[in-house]
Amino acid sequence: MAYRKTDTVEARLADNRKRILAAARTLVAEGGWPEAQVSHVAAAAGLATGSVYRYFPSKVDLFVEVLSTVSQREVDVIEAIAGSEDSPAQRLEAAVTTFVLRAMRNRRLAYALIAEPCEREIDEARLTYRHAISAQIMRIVRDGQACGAFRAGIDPSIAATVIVGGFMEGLIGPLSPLNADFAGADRDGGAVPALASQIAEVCCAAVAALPTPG
Amino acid sequence: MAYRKTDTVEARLADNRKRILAAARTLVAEGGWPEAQVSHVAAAAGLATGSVYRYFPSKVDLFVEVLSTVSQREVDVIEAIAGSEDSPAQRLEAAVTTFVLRAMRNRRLAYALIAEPCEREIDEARLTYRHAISAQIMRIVRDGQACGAFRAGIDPSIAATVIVGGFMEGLIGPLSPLNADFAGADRDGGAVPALASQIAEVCCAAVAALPTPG
Amino acid sequence: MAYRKTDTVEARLADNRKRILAAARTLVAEGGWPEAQVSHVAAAAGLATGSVYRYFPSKVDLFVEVLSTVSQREVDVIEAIAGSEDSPAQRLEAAVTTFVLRAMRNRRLAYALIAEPCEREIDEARLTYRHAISAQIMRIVRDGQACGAFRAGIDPSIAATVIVGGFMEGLIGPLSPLNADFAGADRDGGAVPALASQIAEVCCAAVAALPTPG
Amino acid sequence: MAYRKTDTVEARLADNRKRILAAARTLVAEGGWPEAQVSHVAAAAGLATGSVYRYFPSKVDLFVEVLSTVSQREVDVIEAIAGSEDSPAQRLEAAVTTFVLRAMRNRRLAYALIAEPCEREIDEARLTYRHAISAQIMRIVRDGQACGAFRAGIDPSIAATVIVGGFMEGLIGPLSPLNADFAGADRDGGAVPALASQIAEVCCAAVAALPTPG
DNA sequence: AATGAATGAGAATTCATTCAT
DNA sequence: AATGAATGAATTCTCATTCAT
Repeated sequence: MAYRKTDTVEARLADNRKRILAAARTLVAEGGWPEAQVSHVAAAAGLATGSVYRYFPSKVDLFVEVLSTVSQREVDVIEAIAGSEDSPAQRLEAAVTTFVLRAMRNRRLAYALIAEPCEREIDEARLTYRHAISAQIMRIVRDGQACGAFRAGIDPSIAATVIVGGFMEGLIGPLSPLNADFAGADRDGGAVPALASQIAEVCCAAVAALPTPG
Repeated sequence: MAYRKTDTVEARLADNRKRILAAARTLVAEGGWPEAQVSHVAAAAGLATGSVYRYFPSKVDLFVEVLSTVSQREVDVIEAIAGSEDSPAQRLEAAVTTFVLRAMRNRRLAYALIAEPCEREIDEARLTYRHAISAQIMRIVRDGQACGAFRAGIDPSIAATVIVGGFMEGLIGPLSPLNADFAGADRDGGAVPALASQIAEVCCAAVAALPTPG
Repeated sequence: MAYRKTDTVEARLADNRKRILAAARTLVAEGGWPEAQVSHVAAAAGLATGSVYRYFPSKVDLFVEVLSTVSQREVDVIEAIAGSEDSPAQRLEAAVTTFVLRAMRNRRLAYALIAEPCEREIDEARLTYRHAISAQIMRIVRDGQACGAFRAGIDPSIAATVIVGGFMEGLIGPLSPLNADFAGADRDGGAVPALASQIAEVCCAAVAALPTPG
Repeated sequence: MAYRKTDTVEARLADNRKRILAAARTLVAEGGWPEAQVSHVAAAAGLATGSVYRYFPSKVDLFVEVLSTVSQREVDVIEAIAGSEDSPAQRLEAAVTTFVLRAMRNRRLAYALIAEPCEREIDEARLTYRHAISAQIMRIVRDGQACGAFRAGIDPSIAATVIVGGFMEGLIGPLSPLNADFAGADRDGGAVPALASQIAEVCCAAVAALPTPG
C-alpha cells in the first residue's frame, strides 16, 4: 500500500482500522458469515492478512465490532424514539416500525446480524444488543405504565423481551435469503410497510392498557 | 458388547438406534452442539464410530432426528392445547405457559434446540418446528378472531410469528448457560412459573380484543 | 432363503455360488466398479453379506472370477477363430472384428472389464486375459509368417501385443460411458460394424506381408 | 525451514511449488499411486500438509499437474517429430521409438502415468494426453496419406488411436512392476532398443501403403 | 451354513493465527 | 508497521471383513 508522505502515522492507522471494519461489514452484508474470513477481509481492505491482527486481536473481536457498530446505530435510533416527546404508544409503534423498515433496507446484513448461524462468541455479542434494544423498549413500557397507557401488572423487562423477540421473529422469515417473497420488496409498493405495521400493531397490543369499560 | 441371550435381533437393533439417539440427546443436553460429534455419540452409545452410520446416513441426519423428536413432542403438546375445548384465550395462555415451563425443565437441551449456534442444516430444521408451533398458535388466533375474543384486524400468521418469537426470546435469556439467575430455578419456589405466567400474559394481550367500552 | 427339501446340499451350494457370480456380473454391467460392493452383490443374490465369504475368500477373488469368466469366453471365441481353417489374414480380421462387435454389445460391462479404473488386484487379472488374447493373436501371426502371408521380420509376441493394445484402445473411446456417440449404436445401421471393420483393417495391415513387386 | 538470506520471496514460493511437484512426482515414480497422499507429499517437500493447499486446490489438481507436466513433455517431443521435415514413415517410426525409449527410462513413473489404476479424475486427465498424442500421430498419418506413403482407405483418427493403443500396450508389459524381464534392461545392451524398434515397425506397417505391384 | 450388525482404519480438507523477514 | 506464507489440529464418512448367534 502506498500512502502520502504527509499522512501522520496515527491517521494511517486509523484509516486502516476503518477500512478493515468497512470491508468486514461489506463482506457480511454481501455473503453473510460464510464470507466472513480474515483473509477475505484483508484482501478487501487492501492489506495483508496478518495486518488485520495489528488492529484486532482476533477474528471474533473484529466481527463483534462490526456487529456492535451496526447494532449500536439501531439502538441509538430506538433510543431517540424512546426518548422523544410522543406518547408511549406512539413511541413503541415507531420503534418497532422503524426497526423493521430499517432492517428490510439491508436484508442480507440484517439477517446475518440477527438470525444467521454464526460463531458462538459472535452470537453472544448479539445478545448484548438485543438487551440494549430491550432496555429501550422497557423504558417505553415503563413510561406507558406510569401514564396509564400500558397495563400495570406486567413486568416491563419481560414484556420488552417478548416484544423484541416478537418483532425480530417477525422479521426472520422475510429477511431470510431463502425467502424470495420479499426480495426487492422495498421497491414495490406496500408489502414492507404493511409488514412493519402489522408487526408493530401486535407488539403494541401486547402491552396496551385495556380501555376502561364505561 | 455383551447381549443378554433373551434379546432378539430386532430388539437389539432398535435398542442400538435408541441408544444412539439417547446418547446424542444426552450429549447435546449436557454439552450443547460442541459435544455433538459422531465419535462422541458412538462412544457414549458403546459402539464404533462407523456403526452410527448403519443407523443414520450422516451426522446431520442424526441430530436432526434428535431435534425433531424433542421438538415434535412440544408441537404435540401445543397441538393438544390448541385443539382443546377451552376458550381461545385460555388455550393461548396454556400453550405459552406450558412451553415455557417444559423448556425450563431441561434448560441446556432447550437452549441448544432453540437458540444455540449450530450447523446450518440443523438450524434449518429448527425452522420447521418453529413453523409448526406457529401454525398451532395461528389456529388459536383464528379461533379467537372468529368468536370475537381476539382482534379482527390483524394477520393471524404475523401475530402467531410474533407471539412465537416473543415467548422464545423470553426464554433465551433464562435458558442461556451464561445466565446464572435461573440456574436451579426449577427447585426454588416461584420464579419459573412467574416467568411463564408473565410471558403468557404479554403474548395473550398481543391479540386480545379490546373490551367494548360501555 | 427357503429352498426345496429335495435339493442336495451340493446343489444348493453350487446354486448360491452361481447366483453370487451372476449378481456380481450384473452389477458391474449396470453400474461398473462403483457398484461392485460386496453388500450389493449379496443383496442382489438374495443372500447375506457374510455368506458371500463362504463362497469367495474376498471381494477381489469374486470379481476376478467374474472378470475371468467373461474374459475367458472372449478368449475362447478368439481361440476358435485362431484355430479355424481360414487363412491367417482372414482369421486375424475375424478375431479383431468379432471382439469389437461383441464388446459393443454390452458396452458398460466391456468398459468396466477393459478400461475403467478399478482395484489394483482386479487390474492385474485383466492382464492375464489380455495375455491370453494376445497368445491367440500371436498364434495367427505365427501361422501367417509360416505361410508367407505376414512379414517375417517381426517378433510375433510384440506384434500380437501391439495389435491387442490397438484394438482395445480403438474400443475405449466408443465404450466409455462418457461417449454418447455410440450409445445405442448397435441399433442404428452401420456405425459399429464400420468401426470394427476399420480397426480390423489397421490391425491386419500391421503384420501383412508386402506384396512382392513385379 | 531455513532459507538462505539471498532467496527472494518469489523464489521461495516458486521453489515451494516446485518442491511440492517434485516431491509428488518422486513419490509416484517410486511408489506409484498408493504413495500419492497429500501428507506424504507435504512431508517429502518439507512442508505442513495444509501448505500444499496454498499451492494446489486439491490433491487431484496436484497430481493432475504432475501427470500433465510429464505427459506434455512427451506430447511436445512427439509434436516436434510430427512437424519435422522427414518423410511420414520416418516420422511415425521416430515418434513411436522415441516414446517407447523415453518411457523405458523411468519405468515406474511411466507405468503409473500410463497404466496403473488410479483415481477416476486422474484417469480422465490421462485421456487428454492420449488424445493429444493421438492427434500428433493422426497428423502424420494424414500427411502420409496425402503423399501416398500411407494407405488412403483408412480413417486417420481410428488408425492413430489404434497405433497409440498399440505402442502403449506394447509398453505396459515391460513397464509393469510385476514384470522382472526388463528390470534394469536399460543397462544391458539392446533389449530396450530392440523392443522399441519392433513396436515401431508394427505400428508403421499398420498404415503403410502397399507397394504397387510391378 | 447362514446371518448381518459391528468394526475401525484411513485420508482430505479448512482457516484462524503466528512470526520470520 | 506490514507482510503473507506456513502451520496443523480437528472431524467426517466408507466399506471390506469378521464373528457371535
